[in-house]
Amino acid sequence: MNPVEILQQHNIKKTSSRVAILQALQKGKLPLTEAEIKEEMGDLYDRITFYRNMQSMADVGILHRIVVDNTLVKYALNPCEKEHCHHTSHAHFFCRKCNKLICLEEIEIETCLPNGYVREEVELLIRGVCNHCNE
Amino acid sequence: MNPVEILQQHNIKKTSSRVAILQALQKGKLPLTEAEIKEEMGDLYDRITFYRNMQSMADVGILHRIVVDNTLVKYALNPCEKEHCHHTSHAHFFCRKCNKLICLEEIEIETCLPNGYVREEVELLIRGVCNHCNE
DNA sequence: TTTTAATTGAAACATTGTTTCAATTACTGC
DNA sequence: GCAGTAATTGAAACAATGTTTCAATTAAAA
Repeated sequence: MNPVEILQQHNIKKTSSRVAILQALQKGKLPLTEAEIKEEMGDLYDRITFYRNMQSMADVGILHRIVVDNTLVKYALNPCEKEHCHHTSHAHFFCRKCNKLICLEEIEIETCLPNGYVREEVELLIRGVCNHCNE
Repeated sequence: MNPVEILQQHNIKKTSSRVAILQALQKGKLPLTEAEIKEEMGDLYDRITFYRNMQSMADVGILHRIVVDNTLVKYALNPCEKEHCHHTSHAHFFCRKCNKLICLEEIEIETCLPNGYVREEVELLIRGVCNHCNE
């Protein structure tokens, strides 16, 4: 689905800045950092607008933030095509050698919580070395 | 075990700043933020020293950082008494109402990774509402 | 085309974390 | 207890990340 359609489907305005962000993410395939997206956006990048757009697009479920580390944030498109399909669990693998992050497909995460605790969202981050870096 | 013993056991120098940090964490029971630890430390707190101590104490395995969110970091004492016992998996529950974080005891996390990927560490964060906030 | 509400970009600010370097402190052996 | 050594501290300056306010602009609906 192209960026314009994605924005329309989620009922938020189609602006050049948002379209450029989505194009960068689609082109990159993997989750990207702000710096990587900026690189792709060229002139269309503005720092303040960027943060606001990432916020608004995350709010409507177009993408999500992955905090690998408090100084390393990546952004990933949500795979789900359906409107209002908010994922409640995310699993990712982070390679400490090449710093690439990959989304793992729907791992079922069993969690046993103390009484009275209500689970709403789950984030799983596996750190290690990916197949390319693991000679 | 008291702060001084912890430092000695891990072979790093016993300084008033480190002792105060460990006291604050022991007193707090739950993982704390920098602000909460600072509050407890009073005059002994210095921002730069704090970051360095958290780094060095994490390096030797006394405590670990939990990044709840790119603007919310908590620090937790490692439960393990044995020297060089580095945990490779952590599971936590974060309550979005009271912002408290609890460490979940050794949940076994099964992960199925693509071929060639090597898992080194796992972090699991469950978000939701705790029993106190869930009227 | 006009109206309206959302979005943008500038400026200024707040928070979080790091680096360098000289001064100080903690531990070792005596 | 005392001297020597290495780790640690705190100051200053910096860098990165994220937010707020506000007027100007733009997208979408009537």
